[in-house]
Amino acid sequence: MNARPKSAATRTKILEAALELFRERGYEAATMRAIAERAGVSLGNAYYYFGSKEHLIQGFYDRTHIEHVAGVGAKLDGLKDFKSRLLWVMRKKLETIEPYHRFAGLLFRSAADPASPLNPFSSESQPVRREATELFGRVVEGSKGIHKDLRVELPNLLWLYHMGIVLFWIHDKSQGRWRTWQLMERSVDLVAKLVTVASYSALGPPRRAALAMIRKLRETGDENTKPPGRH
Amino acid sequence: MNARPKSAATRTKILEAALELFRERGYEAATMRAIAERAGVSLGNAYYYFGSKEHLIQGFYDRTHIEHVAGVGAKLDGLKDFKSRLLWVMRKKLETIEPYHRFAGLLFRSAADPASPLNPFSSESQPVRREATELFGRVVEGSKGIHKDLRVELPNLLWLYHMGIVLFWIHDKSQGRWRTWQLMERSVDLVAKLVTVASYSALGPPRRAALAMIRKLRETGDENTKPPGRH
DNA sequence: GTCTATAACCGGATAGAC
DNA sequence: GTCTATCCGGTTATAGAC
Repeated sequence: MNARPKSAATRTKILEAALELFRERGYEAATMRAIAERAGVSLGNAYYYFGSKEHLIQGFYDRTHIEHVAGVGAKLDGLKDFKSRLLWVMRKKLETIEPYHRFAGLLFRSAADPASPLNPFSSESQPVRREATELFGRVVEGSKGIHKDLRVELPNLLWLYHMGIVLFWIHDKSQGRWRTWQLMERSVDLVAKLVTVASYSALGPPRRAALAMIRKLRETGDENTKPPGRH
Repeated sequence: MNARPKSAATRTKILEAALELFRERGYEAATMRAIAERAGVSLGNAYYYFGSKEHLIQGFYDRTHIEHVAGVGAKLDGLKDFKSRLLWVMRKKLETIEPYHRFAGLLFRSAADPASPLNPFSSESQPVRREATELFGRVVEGSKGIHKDLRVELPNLLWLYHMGIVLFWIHDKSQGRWRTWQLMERSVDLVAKLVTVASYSALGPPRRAALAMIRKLRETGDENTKPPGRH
């Protein structure tokens, strides 16, 4: 966050050490003391750069997202239909996170806690989520045959869908995570079919009703909202 | 877990004290030391009964589930169509958990952690989950017009659906949780319609395909399974 | 004002005596 | 089954160096 090169270098060193230790020992066993030691800084200094151990995880999110985008690369532009575009992005996602499976559960454990900065719905994680959603935006943009109204909300829905797959992956104990792969491929197929059906122009009213509900879903973050008054 | 009355009494005292303090101060602020003190036992003794602070939460799950079932009561038997049955059960759910909203986030935070005993997919929480699923089983049993194949898997799907609503509720900061109520009512409607459509006998093949995928989903708990060999 | 270090604090968890 | 004493690791307070 600081522009000075020295500061940035120290920050990187600490994050680097943390990710290494998470990989080697898992999240719990990687103590802040050990992380600081490996980074060659004092414990207090590590806390100067990262407000808490959980904040180190934000670094993990950022990093895997960058790797994911790099993995997706330019090939996405060559794919023209929705299904193969989504499939490609999801494949790359699973490949990117695979090395972290051992401790991913612990990393994601705060996802359900509204008070945690890691919660994907929290303001602190907004930047990563927005970028991740944009990737799904690219999937939609380059696809044909999707109804205009659907295009607005679809990236958010696909982000949510991908979180569901990741959640399954976290719990997946099968060899090489083959169950997750299977589920992903089948569900991508299903999603693509749903999108096709939902795009039929004859389905205007139910589509609008469903989209209205989905829009509501996204508004949860807004605080203290009052119910609509009676007329 | 112990049959002796003395043991059971101490156990209850500790759980009681814990739930009180959770309510008063929230999960984090209710220290094990304070819980032990209020229960009139030593810290070590509290740990004799509950392996960890998280294990106390299991007690919370159990308790709210019992309250939920009591709230649903006999009235469920009087309702005949699927939609009103599901609506009734979901309403009672939201009413039951409402008093715990303040600290519910912290209670549910471990839900995403495969290593946690609180994870609803873990073996330790199996009994509660099974009982909760059975409640949705009752919803399905008493309803007409649902295809036979669907009846097997539907209780599990409804349990999952209800977990989604609870997740939304956790993050809901609107007054009186009206957003959750609105979402619940609209989505119950949607679910009911989906079940109706999915029950059309003309839809045999796609229904079977979807159910096959869903069955796969449930098998994640099984450890170290190998991918199906090639033929 | 930016960075780094040392020394405590606090609370979850465990060991071992009774 | 119950206690006391202790450990361990996340976090904070604070002092001082650049």
